[in-house]
Amino acid sequence: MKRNSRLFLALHSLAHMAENPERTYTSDELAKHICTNPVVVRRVLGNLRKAGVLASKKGHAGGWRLAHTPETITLADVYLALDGHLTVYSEEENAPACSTERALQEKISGVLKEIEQGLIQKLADIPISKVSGS
Amino acid sequence: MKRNSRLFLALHSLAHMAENPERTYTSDELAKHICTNPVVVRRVLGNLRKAGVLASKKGHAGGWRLAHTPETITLADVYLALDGHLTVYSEEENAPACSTERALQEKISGVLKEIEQGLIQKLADIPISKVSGS
DNA sequence: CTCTCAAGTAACTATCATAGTTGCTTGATT
DNA sequence: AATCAAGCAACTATGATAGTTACTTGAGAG
Repeated sequence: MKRNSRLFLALHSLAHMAENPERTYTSDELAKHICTNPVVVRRVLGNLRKAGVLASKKGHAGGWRLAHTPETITLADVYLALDGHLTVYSEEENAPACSTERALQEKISGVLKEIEQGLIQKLADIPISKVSGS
Repeated sequence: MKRNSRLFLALHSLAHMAENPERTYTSDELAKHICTNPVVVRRVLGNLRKAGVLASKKGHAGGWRLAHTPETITLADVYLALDGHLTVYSEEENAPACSTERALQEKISGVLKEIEQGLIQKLADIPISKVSGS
């Protein structure tokens, strides 16, 4: 794989599952497609499970599948599940010297957060079917 | 400072300069505001210089200043100067097994690029004065 | 009931991006 | 000539994360 490719791994997995929502996919199977390790797959997809996007089942005939229909899953769900904050707001860190510096930092953080919110809204309009074969 | 804070450092510096576009700011001065090292400041701002956003001058009374008026500099300029690609498109890496896998990867990359383009367009509407005091 | 399969998890290593640092060179002003 | 500040190269330290191993948990198949 490559660095910081959790988003890629997630989208890749979801794309496969969206093409065949009935059957289950094992982490081993998915790992081979993405050329990585089953544990890494489980680690990333675990976040999507917590977010209610995926469901997993142990044991025989176990594996992963979408928690609901592909149309109802958007890239925003994936983005938020991985909480990959592109906007690095420092938050509770090295209190700046003077108060004007503090105000400036908060202003910058505020703008970055606005931008991220806008991005998330856009992602919410893109169903994962957009990245699958369909 | 903190991790991946190049964007933060850049915006912080620009905000200061936007408030006083005439005078020059030394990397030493900026570094103190941001609680970091002058060399780090020069390293980051160097990208902005290459992008034509900032101008620097050596020697006595040297330092940094905006290359043009604050209103004409947008967050898109900063983002592109730092080329911080949030969207991780693997590109020329581990050729996937079968061609359907390759097609899928390209589809995902394509969608991510679209998203980034949309983001950049949005950033282009935000002048740096938005993050400065004004 | 036992076997097998697959997720869940913990712990560790390896890799890599990058912030930080030192020391030097280049160039401009006084 | 002296001083100041950017430019730059080389190195270290840190931290995030992909990869790996080994184990536990739980669910069906026989």
